Formats: sequence, C-alpha cells, structure tokens
Amino acid sequence: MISDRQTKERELRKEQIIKAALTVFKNNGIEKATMDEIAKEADFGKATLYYYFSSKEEIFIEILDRGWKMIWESIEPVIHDRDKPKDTFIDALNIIGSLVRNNQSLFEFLFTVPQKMPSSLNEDDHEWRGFQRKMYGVFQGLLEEGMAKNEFPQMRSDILMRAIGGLFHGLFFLGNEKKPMSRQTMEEFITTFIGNYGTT
Amino acid sequence: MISDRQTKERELRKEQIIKAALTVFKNNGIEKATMDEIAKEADFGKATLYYYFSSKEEIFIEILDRGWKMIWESIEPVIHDRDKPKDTFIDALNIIGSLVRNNQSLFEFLFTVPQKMPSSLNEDDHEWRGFQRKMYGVFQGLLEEGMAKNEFPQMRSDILMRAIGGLFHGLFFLGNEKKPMSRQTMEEFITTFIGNYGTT
DNA sequence: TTAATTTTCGACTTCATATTCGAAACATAA
DNA sequence: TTATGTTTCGAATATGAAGTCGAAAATTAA
Repeated sequence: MISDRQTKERELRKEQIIKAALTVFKNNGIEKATMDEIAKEADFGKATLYYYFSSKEEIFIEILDRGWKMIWESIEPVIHDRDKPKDTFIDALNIIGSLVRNNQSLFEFLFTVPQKMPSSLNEDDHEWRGFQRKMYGVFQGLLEEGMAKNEFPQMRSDILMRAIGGLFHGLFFLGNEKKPMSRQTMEEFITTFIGNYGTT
Repeated sequence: MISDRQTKERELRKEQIIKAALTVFKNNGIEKATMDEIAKEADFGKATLYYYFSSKEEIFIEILDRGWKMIWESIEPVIHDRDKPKDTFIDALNIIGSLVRNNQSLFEFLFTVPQKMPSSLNEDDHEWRGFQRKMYGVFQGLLEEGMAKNEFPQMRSDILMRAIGGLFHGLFFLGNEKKPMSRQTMEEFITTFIGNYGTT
C-alpha cells in the first residue's frame, strides 16, 4: 500500500539524488561523478541510490529527459510565430540563454555530457532525443523560412545550424571563466553574427 | 649498441602505434580506445605498447605534441603580416582548415579529446599547451588589432575568440556527416560571419 | 655459431568503480 | 503490539581496463 504522500516523498528523494549528481558533476567534473560521490553528496548510502534508480545511467537519462523537456516547453510557446522567422529565432535563442544562465551546470550537463558518454545514452530511443530533435528541427525550419525572406544569409541551412550551434556553445561553455553570459552580451553577439542581413 | 637504422625503426613503430590509436579513436570513439584495442589495431601485443610508451597517456600526449606543433608551424609563417589583421586572421584560419580537411580524425582528437579527458593531459606543462597558448594569443592579438582598425566588430576580444572558436568547431566537428568542409564553404562562412565589417 | 642485446608477447596483477545482497531499521495498518 | 510492507545501508561481488612480469623469439656483433 503506497500512500500519496509516500509517492511524493519518493519523488522528492529522487530529486535530491539528481541534484546531488549535478552538484558532484559541477564540483568535481564528470569523471569523478561516481556513485560513491553522488551518494555522499545526497547523504544516502550507495545502495539506496539503486533503490531509486536502477543504474547510474538511469540517473543521467532522467536528468536529460527532464532538462530537454524543460527546454522544449520553454521555447514551444514562441516558436509558432512564423511571421518574422529571424525574430522568432532570436527569441528562442534568448529563452534558452536565460535557462542556461539560471542553471549553468545543468545545461553544461545537457549539452556536453552526451558527447562524452558514448554509452547507451546516445541511443535514439530516449525521450530527450525526441525533444532535442524537435528543437533542432524548429531552429532549422526558422532558418530556412528566414532565408526565404532574406533575413538570413543564403547558406545550406544544416551547416548554418552547426555554425550557430557551435557559436552558442562557445559563448556559454568555452573558456575558463564560467561566469554566465549576460543577456545583453549574448544578444550583441547573436545580432552581430546573424542579425545583419535583410529586414529589421 | 643501437644502430641508426634501429633508432629509425623504433620511430616507425611508435608512429604505427600512434596511427593505430587514432584509427581506434576514429572508429570506436575515445571510450573504446583501450590499450587492448590499440594493440590489436597496431598488430602488436599489448606489452609491446608499453615497450615504446610508458603509459596510455604518453601516447595521447605524443599525439597532442606533434599535432599542435604541426598547427603552429603551419600558421607561423603567415601571422607576422600585421598590416591587415583581418586578412591575416582569415588566412590562418584557412590554413588550419586545410590541415583539418586532410586529417579529420587527428584534429578531432586534438580539439576534443583534452576536454573529455581530465587526467593530467590538461596540466599546463605540456609542450602542446605552449603551442596552443601561442596560437590563441596570436588569434586574439589579431582580433584586437583588427578591431582597432575597425575590421572587426567592437567586442570583448576574449569572448569574440570563444565565439569564433565555437563556430569553427561547429563547422568542422558538429553534426552527423563527417565529410570534410570544403575550403570554399568555410571561407563563405568566415567571411559571412566575421568578414562584414570595415575595410575588406 | 654463439653470446649478448633488443623486441615481442599473453597471462597475471591491480585498481577503480558499478552493481548486488541480505540484514536491519523504520513506518503503517490491523 | 504485531505483522507486513518500505526504506536504508555497508560489505561483498563483478567487471573492465591499465599496467607488470618473466620468459621466449628475433636480431646483432663476435
């Protein structure tokens, strides 16, 4: 018999573990994010982690699923405005920028860990993959529509995507100082690099 | 007594091992780049690898040292022309682009592995670090001089560096198709993104 | 040809870390 | 209070990969 409250408490404990995992990741880097470390940080015994998650990977997957879902739900409301694709594009980028700013270590995890972990994390059939794909699709669509309207330079949209993706990544995650990039600075960059063509 | 020929043969075998390491890295990803795999690929016994290199890390360091040295020596001849910083900047980028195009997997290693491997690879006192630092210094210097001459947008040069670094990285190493980026496409991007200000 | 030197090797050891086990502590319902 | 279910845990096990060992094979010098 599992009461409502118990379910909630479990949820809370899972949350606690996830948070600890991210803390360890932030403080010690992904390589030191061992189950022992996470357990210590979460203030649980190691075996308890396995009571809540069936594996280390499942913890990571849960973080990815939640994170990408959050990203998707944050941009979803603005992306249907297809009137001025470039503005919409920049709006969406800005939204993601704010998210990153508010929780740098979560997003560093979302954006960089899958590369580093070639385990089954990257298999195509995870929920988060779907959100990621949808997001890329939307951005690329906006680029294409924007090009059609001459709001962007005429280039192969997939390559342009890569370039912008790299740019964004560089802005937020490269370099030593892990200070969050201010909205203003980011907008400056975005408009400088991709905002100098056509209308507006 | 070690003859000249013997020394050369040793060098050759080291080369062979390094090559195998890169092949394994390319085919199976960094995580599967185990000593066993590398040995199999190089067609040596595992212990033989340790006859030539004192550790796995030493193999990686040797790759990094050679690679960054190559990069440095390739751009060194052009970077002293401080007349038109932007042109010099783009020349240097193009040179690196050609190198990457000729040996994608080597440069993927050079540019992405250190991030993924937090071991002592990243300690400051490796030869390759010196070359890397010099290269960044040169690029950043060119950006600053270029800004002074209004050839680049006015921005914090360190952040602009990150952005361009990310952009370059995205162009060559993001996305699925690992086809090399053509020189033409790359130049288009570079000029589109950073070549639209001031003189020419 | 033989002795010394150099090179090669697979089996073994070591080590770090994920995962499991079984028992205890705790909570809940009767 | 007792029986049943839930949660916790540290100690043990399993696994995978780096690195070592001592002997054998190959090469060289005499």
